[in-house]
Amino acid sequence: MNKLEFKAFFYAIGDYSRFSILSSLAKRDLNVSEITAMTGIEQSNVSHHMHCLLNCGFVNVRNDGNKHIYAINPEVRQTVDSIISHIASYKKQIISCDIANKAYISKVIK
Amino acid sequence: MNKLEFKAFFYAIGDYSRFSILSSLAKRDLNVSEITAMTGIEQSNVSHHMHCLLNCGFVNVRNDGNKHIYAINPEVRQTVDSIISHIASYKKQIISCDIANKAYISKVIK
DNA sequence: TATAAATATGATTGGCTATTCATATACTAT
DNA sequence: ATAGTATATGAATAGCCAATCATATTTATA
Repeated sequence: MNKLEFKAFFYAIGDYSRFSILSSLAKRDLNVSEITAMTGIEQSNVSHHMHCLLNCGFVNVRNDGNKHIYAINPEVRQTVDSIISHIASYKKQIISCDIANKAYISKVIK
Repeated sequence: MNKLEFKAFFYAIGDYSRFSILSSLAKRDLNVSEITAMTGIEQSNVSHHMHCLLNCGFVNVRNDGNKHIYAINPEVRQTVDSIISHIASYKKQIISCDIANKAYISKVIK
């Protein structure tokens, strides 16, 4: 594995908004409005993320009138599921992990 | 899965330097000098990364004289292996993924 | 054709963090 | 003790990128 592959993979999947979108799409195909409603991410922001996910081949799109319906790539669905279970098994340690959480926690506390 | 867990997980494992260190540790236990030699990452930088990985429970450490020998957490070894194979299967798509690669590629080209 | 609805695009900005540099600490050996 | 080796710590900087805002494009409907 080289740095290029690694960077691209984690860039695409390692963002919480994009991962949330992929998790939603793992359940069923969705158009942009539905993604916006389910994730709470603002419309234009969703579009930016879809552009990225589409460009990376993580999702596919088909048009139904003026709605753009996105579907997750089956391989990616598997990866998403796998990461979810990895995080679940890693959960125990996360409480003690102040470095990784520092930034996020400080935000939440504010 | 919540945002906190996700962020912490990807913070720790989603950095190429830290992932490289974990990959090296997946082969065998290593002290800091050895990690520096194997990865090419500068000593103080390695120390910073080890502090993070240790804090997150991704690695453990034992002392042998003035050498600090780091060992990967078995669960994490499995996660690392799994991610490597996910990236391998994702490799096909990566060529067409200009968004994720833009920053990195533009650096390499310069 | 005018209005509305759905989605995309482009530019900007603020926050996060990996790296670097300088230095400190800890242990070893002579 | 003192010099050398190994590792850690703290502060500062520079680059990256998600989110936002404003606006454009496309399709539907009246």
